[in-house]
Amino acid sequence: MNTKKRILDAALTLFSEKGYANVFVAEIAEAVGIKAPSLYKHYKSKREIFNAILDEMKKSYDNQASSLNMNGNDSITDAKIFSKISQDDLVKMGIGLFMYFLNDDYAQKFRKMLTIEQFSNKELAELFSKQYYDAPISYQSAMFAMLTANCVLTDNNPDVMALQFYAPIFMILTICDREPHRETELTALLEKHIRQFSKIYSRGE
Amino acid sequence: MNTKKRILDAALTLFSEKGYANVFVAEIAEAVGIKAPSLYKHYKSKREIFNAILDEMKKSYDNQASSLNMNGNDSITDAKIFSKISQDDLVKMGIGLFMYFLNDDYAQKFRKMLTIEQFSNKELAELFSKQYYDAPISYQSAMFAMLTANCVLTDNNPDVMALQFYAPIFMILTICDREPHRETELTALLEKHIRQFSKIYSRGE
DNA sequence: ATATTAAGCTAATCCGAATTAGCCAAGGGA
DNA sequence: TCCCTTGGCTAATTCGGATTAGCTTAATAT
Repeated sequence: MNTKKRILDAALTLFSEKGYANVFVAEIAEAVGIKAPSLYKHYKSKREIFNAILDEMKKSYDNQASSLNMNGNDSITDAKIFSKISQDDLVKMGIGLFMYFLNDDYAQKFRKMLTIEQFSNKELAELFSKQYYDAPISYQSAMFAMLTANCVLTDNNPDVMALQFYAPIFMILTICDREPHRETELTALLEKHIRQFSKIYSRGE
Repeated sequence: MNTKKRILDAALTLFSEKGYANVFVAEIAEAVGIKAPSLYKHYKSKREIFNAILDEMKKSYDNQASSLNMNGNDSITDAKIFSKISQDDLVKMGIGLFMYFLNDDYAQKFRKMLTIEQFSNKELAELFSKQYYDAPISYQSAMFAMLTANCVLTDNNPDVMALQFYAPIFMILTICDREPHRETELTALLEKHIRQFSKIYSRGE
């Protein structure tokens, strides 16, 4: 019944592993447990499956964006929660962000598929940059600006701080996507990064 | 005469734009100025062209690695050159590193092709990580360790410093690959990053 | 000078993978 | 009960793109 949905899931999994062009319609069908021609009862073409995944992706974008807020609070306009952020809070937030993105099945597959397909058209390129650069940076920049205003951090350009905080996290994430066996090693490095970042930028009392 | 080489160049260009699977042998041939069947006088198959590119890549790896050293000196074991590095030197080095990687035709195409193909087999995954993570990090880590030993920088884990220095550079690089029109904006950000990095880690006199 | 090789071409061939045709069973509403 | 839709199947069909066959010319070497 939700075959239509199951097709999308199977296709996303395969596309994220091998890229659109290297996946056969028959493989998708097999993963779903049906034969290739039956797929066409649900989607007009292979391309339409891809587009449906993209649509889903764009819809879920807002979800993902808001889930960047690891505190369960809905908005960073509530400055109070940041006024006394500790180093451990920051570590928790960074690792949480990382672990969510790394292990969430959907998030991981989206990311890998976008990575593979990012050069194939402009829309995908923009989506990639927005999702994995602009959005997180803008969120974190706002956060650091607030922490700076509240005298938790020393006074520095918050965009740059966001970049320096986030880029290492994202880089480690992409290495784990590529070479999952390095996860342990890299998670340890990630924690060191966040602690050092926090130490460096904290205002001494 | 050097048709063989010209085929590799044309193929690399196309693979880096669209990925192996989306490039037709006929396109490669056309880019070279011959017909598809003539390609087979030079390479046994499309796959063999790809492999030849890879081989070249691996050979040129050492070149690229050593060109990371932007100073024209051959080795970082010569600690003296780093003993009195200034902020401007670091900016120059960072921007130089960035500009080289961004604008060098060969380097850019390799990077884009590897990005697209990184999940298609283990060898490519390893090559990617080595070339764009392990090698630069290890080089820069050594550099920062030296600067720390020479009391130019405050005492911190050099691996983490290298990560914090390099990850933003690489992230900006990949955005420029994807959306070249953002180059100006992002180069400015890059410079701010390096200056702030330098300021933060410098030992006050 | 002639034989041989290199490197190009056009015209097949081949093959694999997407898609279509057309049949069938199950369910559910008139 | 009977029709009609849904979603599956097998067996074509199609088609595009990689590869091969076989010819031709130009250079090179003996």
